Amino acid sequence: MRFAPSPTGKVHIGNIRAAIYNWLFARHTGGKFLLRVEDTDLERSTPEAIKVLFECMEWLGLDYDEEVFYQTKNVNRHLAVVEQLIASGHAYKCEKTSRDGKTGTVVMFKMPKEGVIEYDDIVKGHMAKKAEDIQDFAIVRSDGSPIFHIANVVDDIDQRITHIIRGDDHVENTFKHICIFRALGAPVPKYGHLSMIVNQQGKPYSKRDGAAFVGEYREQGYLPEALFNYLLLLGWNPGDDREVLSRDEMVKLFELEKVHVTAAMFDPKKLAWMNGEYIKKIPQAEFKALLKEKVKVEGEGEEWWDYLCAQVQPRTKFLNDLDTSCAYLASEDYPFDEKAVAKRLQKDGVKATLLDLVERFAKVDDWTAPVLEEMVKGLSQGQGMGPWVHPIRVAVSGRGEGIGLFEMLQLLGREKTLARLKSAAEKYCP
RNA sequence: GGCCCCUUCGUCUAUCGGCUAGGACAUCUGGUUCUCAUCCAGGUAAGAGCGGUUCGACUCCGCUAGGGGCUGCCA
Repeated sequence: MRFAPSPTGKVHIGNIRAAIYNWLFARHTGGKFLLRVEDTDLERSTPEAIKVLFECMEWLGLDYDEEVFYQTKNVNRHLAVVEQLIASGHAYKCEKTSRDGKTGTVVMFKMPKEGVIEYDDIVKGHMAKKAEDIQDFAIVRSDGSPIFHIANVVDDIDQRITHIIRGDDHVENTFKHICIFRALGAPVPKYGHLSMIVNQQGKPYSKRDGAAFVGEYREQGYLPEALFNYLLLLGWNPGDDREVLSRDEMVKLFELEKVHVTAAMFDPKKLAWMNGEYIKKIPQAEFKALLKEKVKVEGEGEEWWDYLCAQVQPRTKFLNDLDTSCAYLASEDYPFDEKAVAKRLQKDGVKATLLDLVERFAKVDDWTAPVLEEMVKGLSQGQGMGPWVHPIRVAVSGRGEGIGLFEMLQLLGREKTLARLKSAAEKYCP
């Protein structure tokens, strides 16, 4: 199998899904998965664009067998094959005027004029088309460069590709390509065409629909495993209720025959959910290292970090949220959310409550979450701790939501808690 | 226009002639003696339409409607 993208500087999610399906099919069947860079568009195929492609592949754990195959290095072969086709009467030179008005000599592939071209698509089933419905098509431009159809087929022959898994937009090309394989006396590979990924409006997913490229998910703090898993589920399932699958399970269970024919709508919410599921799976030590990197707190011991991780990890959906959601831990100059301040602090009586708490908290010897909770519970006299809990939270963290309040206080320690309650009461309360 | 393909809850899907149509995300309700971006319990919600085959059709066939792809000296 092969993944044959043209490097344009970004990798589209629909494209990478094709790579994922190819990769899984190869790993499942024990075949080889090759990477071919279709870099014949010299303007867009820069070294940077190729680098981006490699980075995406690596990020998602899509490793490939054999060396990378660059299409530009095979141009002489493409042209030699074209000569062969002309000699055997399967292609001919012809004067043609292109859409933009250029006139020149191109080489056309001669389609059969009668009969039916058919093949069994691994995902779409039996496909057939009358030869007369397909026009002859160009395979060499007037500047002498080979066109996609011939380059693609010749490279597939040279790389000994047996299964071609690609996007739905290539189904019509398949009938043409089959004819080229036959004209060359080469075995026709098996084909499988993947449906498109569509946006919320049911239209093909384009860059206007927000994140259409793999790199954007990476930047937004998505885990590669989550994106991989989500994209896999968009058009395939193991046949039971399992959704979050390990890489090993995916390889074991994946079957191309079970891939769907219908277009799938991309649902960012489900991806977000899945990302949270994968964040929960991150080994504790690894998550701790990540957290330390994002949230700069000096002088706390491992125990403190472990305790924080236990609170934060299960609530995290995006790694990128970590620095803002934990900002109050890193600095005394933490930001205050306006809405939270208005709702919880700018109310009559709150100032008195907070200052009263400062006095009570000052007397607590054993500064731990359970002790603090007992204390506030005592104050609430069974009426609910809301009137205490909410103002405290906003005062010490600047936010209306976050980890458990008493755990938060324990993490902050007595000194910071008292200072923050006092200063927030002075600064924000009427 | 021509050719090809598709059509189950809002979304991703299960079902391969027996269905009280199942699950997940989202949403709603309740619980978890604080928030929810955790956890638990529950609810709302689907077979595009019309014919045919059949004891029986979401499943098979036909037509209609709707959607998509292709129709380049792009890939």
